[in-house]
Amino acid sequence: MEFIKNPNISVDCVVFGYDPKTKSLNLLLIKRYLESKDGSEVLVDDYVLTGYHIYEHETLDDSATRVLKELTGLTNTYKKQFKAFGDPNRLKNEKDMLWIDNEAFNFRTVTIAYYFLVKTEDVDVNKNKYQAKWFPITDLPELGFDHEKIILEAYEDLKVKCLAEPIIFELLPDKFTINEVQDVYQSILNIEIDNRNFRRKLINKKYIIPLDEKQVGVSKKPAQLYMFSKDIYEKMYQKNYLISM
Amino acid sequence: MEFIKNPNISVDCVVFGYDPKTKSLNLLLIKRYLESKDGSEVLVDDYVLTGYHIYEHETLDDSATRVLKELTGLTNTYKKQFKAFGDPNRLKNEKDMLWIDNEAFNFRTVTIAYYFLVKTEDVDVNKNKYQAKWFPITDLPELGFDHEKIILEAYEDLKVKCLAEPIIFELLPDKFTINEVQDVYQSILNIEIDNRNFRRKLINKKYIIPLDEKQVGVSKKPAQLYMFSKDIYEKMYQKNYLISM
DNA sequence: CTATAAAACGTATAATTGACGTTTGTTTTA
DNA sequence: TAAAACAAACGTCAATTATACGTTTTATAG
Repeated sequence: MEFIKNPNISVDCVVFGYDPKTKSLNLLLIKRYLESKDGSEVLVDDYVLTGYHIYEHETLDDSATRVLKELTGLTNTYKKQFKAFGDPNRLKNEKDMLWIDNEAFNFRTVTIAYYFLVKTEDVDVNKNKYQAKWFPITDLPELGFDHEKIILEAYEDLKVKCLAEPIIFELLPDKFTINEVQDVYQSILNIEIDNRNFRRKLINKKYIIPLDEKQVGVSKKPAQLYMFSKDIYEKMYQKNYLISM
Repeated sequence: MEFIKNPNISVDCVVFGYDPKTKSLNLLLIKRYLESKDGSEVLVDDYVLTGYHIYEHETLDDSATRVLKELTGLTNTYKKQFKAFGDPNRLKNEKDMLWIDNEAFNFRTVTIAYYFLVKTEDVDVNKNKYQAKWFPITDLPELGFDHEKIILEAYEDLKVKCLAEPIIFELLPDKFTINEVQDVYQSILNIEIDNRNFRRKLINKKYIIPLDEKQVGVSKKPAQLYMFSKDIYEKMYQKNYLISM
């Protein structure tokens, strides 16, 4: 048996955003753009994650950060490397074979997959060279390669992670209402939460700071605005492993 | 800028075991064996994780499973891919430069790291071609490459994971006592647990089955033996995401 | 048959959760 | 300008779970 030769290494970025208007967890995807068999570039009728090869002197993390910046302009976002995908057949589904020159299939392609949590409002989807678009996680378009699998694994990881750590605030504006936070949890976890209990629990957290501000431009009683203090969270909750099982 | 050329892809395996006698979480490491500058093989005076290149038609998971089997003979163990390491300088520390031909440094080496939980009793450390040895996680030897970093990240992941899922039983014999389970938690998390509360909590789990057996060969009141039912666990606890934060 | 020590059981209290009713405050509309 | 509408915000109680201990049981060693 032989070792894999000339493998390709890339990063792929699953970008999560939250849209308060539709109350949906969204994914930023781009139109697929491939080299066809005759050497010209073709736009394939499906969507993919943004990803790219890694530069010679670049760390994996830096590479992912760069790809995200090119796509969104953002630099200081929540980022997590969640899994590497490298099955020998991961790019060999029938549909993809039509587009890519078979030569490419002689080389293993391993991708280190990251997910990002961004504030949708911070992203101008038209400010990049891609045809980027937000899609609700509940209504994804046709996806290229094995990117649906990658997305679903990122989503599973996010579900677990957002219950363990207050990363949910990465998806919201700096100032938010309690109900907005509840909506995000409900959208991500696909569950119903009792508002009164949720409210009490969240307000009691030391790291949730009430501001001297209320919502403006709403046609009902305006809600109190809060902010999340990462500082306080990190000082108070520094890893104490307590049994719960 | 150039993309990385001819990268090396491998898997590395962090093997955790638990020793009931010393009540310590252990790691299975091997003596390092390298090609020196003149082409001969040298035994370096430090330890490393077992790892290996990936074969041409092998998935990442299969590759890790193969490496573990070569090392321990075991095939049905708990396995988790927890992180990829691929910094451009990850193999370039001074000590390693002495041993490896500099040529090797022209190529990026990305490793997909897995950790395994095994039952120490099932492993015969001398049944492989390596000089494998168990080390307490609290007293690791000098480690080659960036393997200390890899181990520490695996350990962090294990701590979180063992609180979220009952993977701890992967480290224990099929038949165990309540106190043994407590000892494992204490060793992994480095905490003290109240035995009376822990006992009550664990016994109340539906997936902890009391057996018609007691400890033998102990010079005190022999403890009741229990088993873990993965079946029952999986049937009862299928992912329901409940808010706790 | 008694001392020993771990195993196993028990109890009282505090904290958290879950389910649900009520009040408050702002905007709209009648 | 008062009332209706409605989300925001607060409150209550029972059930569950966590925490902190004290007590009893039981097999073995001497």
